[in-house]
Amino acid sequence: METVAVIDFETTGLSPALGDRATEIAAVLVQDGQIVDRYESLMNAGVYVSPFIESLTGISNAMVRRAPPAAQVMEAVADFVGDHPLVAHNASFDCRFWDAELQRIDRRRSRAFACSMRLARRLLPRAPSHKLGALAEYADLPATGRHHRALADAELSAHLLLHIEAVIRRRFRIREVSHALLCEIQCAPQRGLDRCVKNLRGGAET
DNA sequence: TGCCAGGCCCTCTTTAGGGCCTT
Repeated sequence: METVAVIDFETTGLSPALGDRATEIAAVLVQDGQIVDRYESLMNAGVYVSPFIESLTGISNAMVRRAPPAAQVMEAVADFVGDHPLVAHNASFDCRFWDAELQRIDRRRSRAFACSMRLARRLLPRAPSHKLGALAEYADLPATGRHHRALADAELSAHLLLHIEAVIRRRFRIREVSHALLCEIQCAPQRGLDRCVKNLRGGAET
């Protein structure tokens, strides 16, 4: 598959529309079945980190105050990601913050997000939960560090993506799993998924 | 004062409601 960028945000809350801001971003590049590069940074958006969020993420107000400005970090991570297609776990969340933080520096997203959670719901329906941590345990993914820190979660999402790609190759007898195919599968109906993927591939098998 | 998201997905649905998932 072409190189993809798996990203993860830590934030002050759930909605940029309500004033929540990013406190940390990580992006890892996945190429030829492995992580080949990493970017990680705390960022200072001048916002208050609540005790709940500090307890959840381990990111304190002092850590954010010492971090580089959010605009500087977003410029750097946007350059790092470049034009690679994007992946995130529950991508609707990260996509909202990605777009909102980019808009603040007058930049725009150029590629679509694929969502490892939506893919897991279709391809790993027997998992007891589709939370990132639960899927890591279910699929026996390698440990990557403290849950709810950006780099650890981005790397874990990358390992989950590689696991999902292996499931797709095995189940649908596909040699190369493109980002475009991931986007098609995540939008396909759960029932009739096999028929849908076969139609996408024109019925050709490797 | 109290409350505040948003998209997906399933079902006891479709003129709706509630759980899941992200921080």
